[in-house]
Amino acid sequence: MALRHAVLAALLDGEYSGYQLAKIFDLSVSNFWHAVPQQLYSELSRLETEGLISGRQIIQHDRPNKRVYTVTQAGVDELERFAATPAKPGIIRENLLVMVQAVDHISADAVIAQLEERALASAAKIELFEHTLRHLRGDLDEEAFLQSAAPIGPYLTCLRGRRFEQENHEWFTSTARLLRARAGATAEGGEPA
Amino acid sequence: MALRHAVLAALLDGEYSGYQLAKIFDLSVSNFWHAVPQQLYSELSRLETEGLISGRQIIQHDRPNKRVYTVTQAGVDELERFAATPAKPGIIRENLLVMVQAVDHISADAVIAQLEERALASAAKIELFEHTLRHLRGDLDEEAFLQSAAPIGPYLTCLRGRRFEQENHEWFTSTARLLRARAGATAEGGEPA
DNA sequence: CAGCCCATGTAACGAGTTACATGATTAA
DNA sequence: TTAATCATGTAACTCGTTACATGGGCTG
Repeated sequence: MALRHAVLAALLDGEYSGYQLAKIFDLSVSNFWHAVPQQLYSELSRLETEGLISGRQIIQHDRPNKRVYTVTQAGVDELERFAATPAKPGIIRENLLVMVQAVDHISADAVIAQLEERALASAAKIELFEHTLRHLRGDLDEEAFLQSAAPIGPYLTCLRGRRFEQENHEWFTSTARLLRARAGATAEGGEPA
Repeated sequence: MALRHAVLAALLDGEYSGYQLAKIFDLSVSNFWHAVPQQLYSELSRLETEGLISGRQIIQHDRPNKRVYTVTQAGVDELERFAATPAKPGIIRENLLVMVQAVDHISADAVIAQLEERALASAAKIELFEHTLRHLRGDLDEEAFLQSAAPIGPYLTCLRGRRFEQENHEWFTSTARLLRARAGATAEGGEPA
C-alpha cells in the first residue's frame, strides 16, 4: 500500500479523472512517485470503495464521459496518519547508471550514446519544471511566494524535481565527455600509469 | 527482468556471496538500484541456472559456508546487449516527498520532524560516499584517477550517488526550515498577502 | 545468556507491468 | 485515412516484499 498516498496527495490539488491523473503523474508526480495509467485506474476504484476519495460522473458530448475524484475527509485523515509514520527511505531505479557501473567491461559506445540522449531529455524536462514553477508562483518572486499563504507543497516538490534533473543533466554530460575522451585515448594506443 | 543487470554489474567488481551482495546493494548499488536480500538470493539462483554467473562453494569453519559467484562470458554478453537497448527512464519512489506534496492539507509538524531526521541520515551517507570515493581513487586526485586505466564505472556511479545525497540534504534542510518558519508565522496569527 | 552477525532458503502475498479490448472525436 | 487524444476497463503475468524457518559462532 504505497501508491495510494501518492494518488491522494496528487488529488489534493484538484478534481481529476484517471486519465488526467496519468498525465499529472507523468510530468510532476514522477518527481516522487512513478505509476502507469493502469495502476491509477485500479487504485482510484479501490480508494473510492474505501471512501478515501469520492467520484462523480462528468457527461461530455464531444468526447467520452469521465469520472473525476476528490479527496474525502477520510482521505485527508489517511494522509495525516501516513505523515505520522516514519517514511521508508526512498528508492531509485536507473538502468543508465547500471550501464555506467559496468562500463569498464563492455563497449562504451552504446553507453555514451545513451548518456547523450538522456542529457537532451533532461534539458527538456528542466525547461518544463521552470515553466511549472513560474506558473505556480504567479507574479511573486520565489521568496515572497514561499512566505505567502498559498499552497506550497507542489512547489517544493517541483523544486526538488528540477534540481534532480539539473544534476542528471550535469552528470550525463560530464560522464559522456569523460568516456569519449577515454575511448579516444585508448584508440590512440596510450595507456597512462 | 531488470534486477538481473544490476546484479551482474555489481558482480563485475569481484566474487561475492548473496549475503555480501546484499550489503553492497545497501550502500552503493542503491544509488541506481534497490533490492532486498531475498531478491538477491533468488536472482542469483536464476542467473546461475541460466549460465550468466557461475558459483562455487566456500567452506568456512568459523562461520556458515557460502556460495560466491562470478560473471561468466555469457553474463558479460548479456550486459553488452542490455547496454545496446534503450534504457527506460529511471524511477523514484520517495514517501517523504509525498508528504511534502500534501503538507498544505495536513499538520506540518510530523513532516518537519521527518525532514530533519532524513537530513541527518543523508549527511551520514555523504560521509560514507566520500570515504568510498577516496578509497577507490587511492593516491591519485580525481582528475588523474578518471584518466587512468583503472575501472571507473563504480567511481562514476558513486559520484552521482554522492551528489544526489548532497542535494537531498540541502533540500531536506531548507524545506524543514521553511516549514518551521511558516508554522511560526501562522501561530503568531499573521497571514500575509 | 541475550542479542547480533553470518548465511541461505521456502512460501504467501501484495504491487507493478503488459497485453488486449473498445470506441468516439479531432487534427494532419 | 492515418494517427493522436480522450477515456476506461479486464486479465494474465512478472516482480517485489514480508514472514517464517534454521542454525552456528561471536560479543558484551
